[in-house]
Amino acid sequence: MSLYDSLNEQQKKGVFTTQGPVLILAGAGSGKTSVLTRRIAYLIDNMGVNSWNIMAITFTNKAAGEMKERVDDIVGYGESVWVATFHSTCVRILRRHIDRLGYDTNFTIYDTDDQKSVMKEVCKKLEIDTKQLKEKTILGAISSAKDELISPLEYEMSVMGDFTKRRIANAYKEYQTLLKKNNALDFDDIIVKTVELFKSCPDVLENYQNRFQYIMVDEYQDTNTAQFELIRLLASKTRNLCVVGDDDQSIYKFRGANIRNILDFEKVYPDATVIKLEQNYRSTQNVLDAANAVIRNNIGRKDKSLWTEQGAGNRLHFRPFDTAYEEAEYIASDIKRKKRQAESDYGQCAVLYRTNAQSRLLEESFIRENIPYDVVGGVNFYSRKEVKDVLAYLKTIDNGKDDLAVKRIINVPRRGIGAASILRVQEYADSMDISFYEALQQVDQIPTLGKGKAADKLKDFVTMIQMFRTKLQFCSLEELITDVLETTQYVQMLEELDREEAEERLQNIDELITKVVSFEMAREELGEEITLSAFLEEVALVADIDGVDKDDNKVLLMTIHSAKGLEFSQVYLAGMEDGVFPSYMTITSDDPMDIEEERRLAYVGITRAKDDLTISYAKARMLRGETQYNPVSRFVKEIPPHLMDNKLPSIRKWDQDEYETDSYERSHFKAKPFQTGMPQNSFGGRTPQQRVQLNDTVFDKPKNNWEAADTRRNNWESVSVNTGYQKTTSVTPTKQARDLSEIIGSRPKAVVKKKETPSANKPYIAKSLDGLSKGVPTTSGGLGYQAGDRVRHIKYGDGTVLKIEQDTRDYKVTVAFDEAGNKIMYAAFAKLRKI
DNA sequence: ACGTGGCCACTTTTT
DNA sequence: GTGGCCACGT
Repeated sequence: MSLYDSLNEQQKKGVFTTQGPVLILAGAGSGKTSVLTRRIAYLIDNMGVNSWNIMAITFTNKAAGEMKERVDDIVGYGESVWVATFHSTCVRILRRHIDRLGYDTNFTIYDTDDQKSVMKEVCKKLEIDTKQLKEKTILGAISSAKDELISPLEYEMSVMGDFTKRRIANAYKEYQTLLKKNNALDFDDIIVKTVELFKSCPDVLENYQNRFQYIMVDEYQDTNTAQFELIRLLASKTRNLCVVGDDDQSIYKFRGANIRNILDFEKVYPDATVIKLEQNYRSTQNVLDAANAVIRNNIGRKDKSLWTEQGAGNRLHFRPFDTAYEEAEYIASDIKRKKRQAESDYGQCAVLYRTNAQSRLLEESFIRENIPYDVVGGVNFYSRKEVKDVLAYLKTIDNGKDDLAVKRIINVPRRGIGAASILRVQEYADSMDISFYEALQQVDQIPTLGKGKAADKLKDFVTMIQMFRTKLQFCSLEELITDVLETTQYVQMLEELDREEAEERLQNIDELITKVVSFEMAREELGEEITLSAFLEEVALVADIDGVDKDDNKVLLMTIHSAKGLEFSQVYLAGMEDGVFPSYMTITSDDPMDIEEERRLAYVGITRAKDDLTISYAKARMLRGETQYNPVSRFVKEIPPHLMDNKLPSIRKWDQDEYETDSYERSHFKAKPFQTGMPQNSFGGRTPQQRVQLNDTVFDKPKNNWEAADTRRNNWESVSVNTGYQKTTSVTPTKQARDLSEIIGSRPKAVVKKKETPSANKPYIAKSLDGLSKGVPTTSGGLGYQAGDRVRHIKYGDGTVLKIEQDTRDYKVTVAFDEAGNKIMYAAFAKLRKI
């Protein structure tokens, strides 16, 4: 039996059509990775192609690694085939040739934080008021321009009259200048500069064209214009370009992905062979029917429909809840039930949601139920403060040209170098046209600094960095990091923080060291050189999903975006509410294409499920500190009711029954006034949050102790109301408010007349909305537990209360935890629950 | 030079 | 509910 017997006819066509342009439209779960890996095998084994001449491009390192492994399994040449992400491919090329563009080959890569810092400097220099035009906005515009391969010059030409765009054009130019000065590239530059290199150096391009004679691109629907151009250039000699993608799974428009790349592939390559893979090997027919029904509502897609030879399978499980809290509890308990009844193990379950913020409630439930889980994404590990600090030390040691890194750590931990000194050094560097670090090296030459204390401290810093550089010549990266932490007393600085925080940050540092060690080991195994630059580069290009290990047998929690390309036996789609998914942003957007992208995301989510799909919905949910009441997601309503298992209302009924509220706006205001949050005398001295009934709208001057603030945004999405205490509460104006204000022709100035004076001494027990904030504020009344009680902490687990003391502002509780040992904590923060 | 308190914005998704 | 930033005070 040959390698290819298990393939269906369409898949075989994909494998055997090796010459010329090929477009494979691969529906979700249609076995496209099998096709790609077998295609590589076929090229090598049957076509006599040298494995070295084959390139496969993916979007994540994880996908690249898996593909390599699978090729390796089949033909054993896995390592010699170039399988890599767009970004790592380009970085590898640039490391060899970017000097042709006037950069140094040991350039650094800037992440979004770094970009923001640079842009801040740019704005200062160009006197751009960042209140009017935010750094993020400018960076967004620049990023979009780069995705479209628009240079600063071209951008400037195209904007002519528009004042704001003109300023962006200037900022773009200045930003690039600054990056170059720092010998740095941002994410977009990695692609853009490679294209630039190929266009300006035909010899370099030809070199790579000769090398990559067969090119394959995975997840082609996610490519942007720059990436397409890159591929087009590389493939223009042999034209052996095979792209695989699914227009229905294009979910990265916000990142510049151009869906036209896949829709118009046949226009660019009229001789392209087009192959459709529609047979699905992943999911049950019920899941596929649901997915098909949803995606059918999009116009502007290539017509196709998934089918399977598997049976109908279980129906989808639709589970409505009153609150997000109950939703989370249900999901946790259901997973536990499946485990108990041996229906499925933890590792086969995944909970998917629209936004990272939704993971929190779920996590809390999982902790309560003792379910092992991993959250993918959220705040990237490498963007945590302490990790970035250590990396900045490494960057400074590796490449003194990275001003940003140097400035980040020059006074961390504190060594008495202040803003004034830094400014003087910078001025000198500017005047001499050298980097910040180079200026530091010649401190004695800086007239404004003289020979004072400041100069000595700067000198000490330089000596220390030089010492690390010397040391690096003969020690491992691990030793270097340890030495940096010790010499700088960084760890000591962290230990001075309060215990909980220190512990967490130290853990992150430990994890970083672990990553260094495993990097060194992996490199050693491959016989590759271990350099600091290589480590920093790898770190800059990791995605959250890259670190996920399927063998851990843990439930995975992640956004639907992160879940693309993955599959699970048991999938939970949580938070299926209009306003959450589709997000409020897309509902209110004037571009109808936005909702289509959101629908594709729903399609991706549904098609992750192999056996069971549970869709849940919460009537009330706390979002940004506000309770929102949302109707069921329109995408759920697009699923035919007969595919779902519970007593489902008919489609018609959706519009009137309890799952529906009359309109999105109205639904916000059914909340009665109530108070929640911490009592005033609790730690931190916060005032209670006021939730107000907005139906009593007034437009007069602010009344009583409600002081009105202006509307924050022109489109009146929210109005700030100062409660007369200190806390500003953000509320959303009623529909009436909008109408009325249109009539009187002004923006609502005050939308609240309700007067409620919270008495400072009166203890509040939160009237939490159906347990939305269960267990939050308990301090001043009674804690709900006393010395000797067994309590549960979200992080430390169970323990016994040893003593409770009245501190100046809060109760100080000492708990002996079974696992974590003794801890002293403030009651308001600890959120202990009696068990 | 450094710490603190108040004020604000943030939450859509990420290589 | 949180983190970043600025202004101010020591």
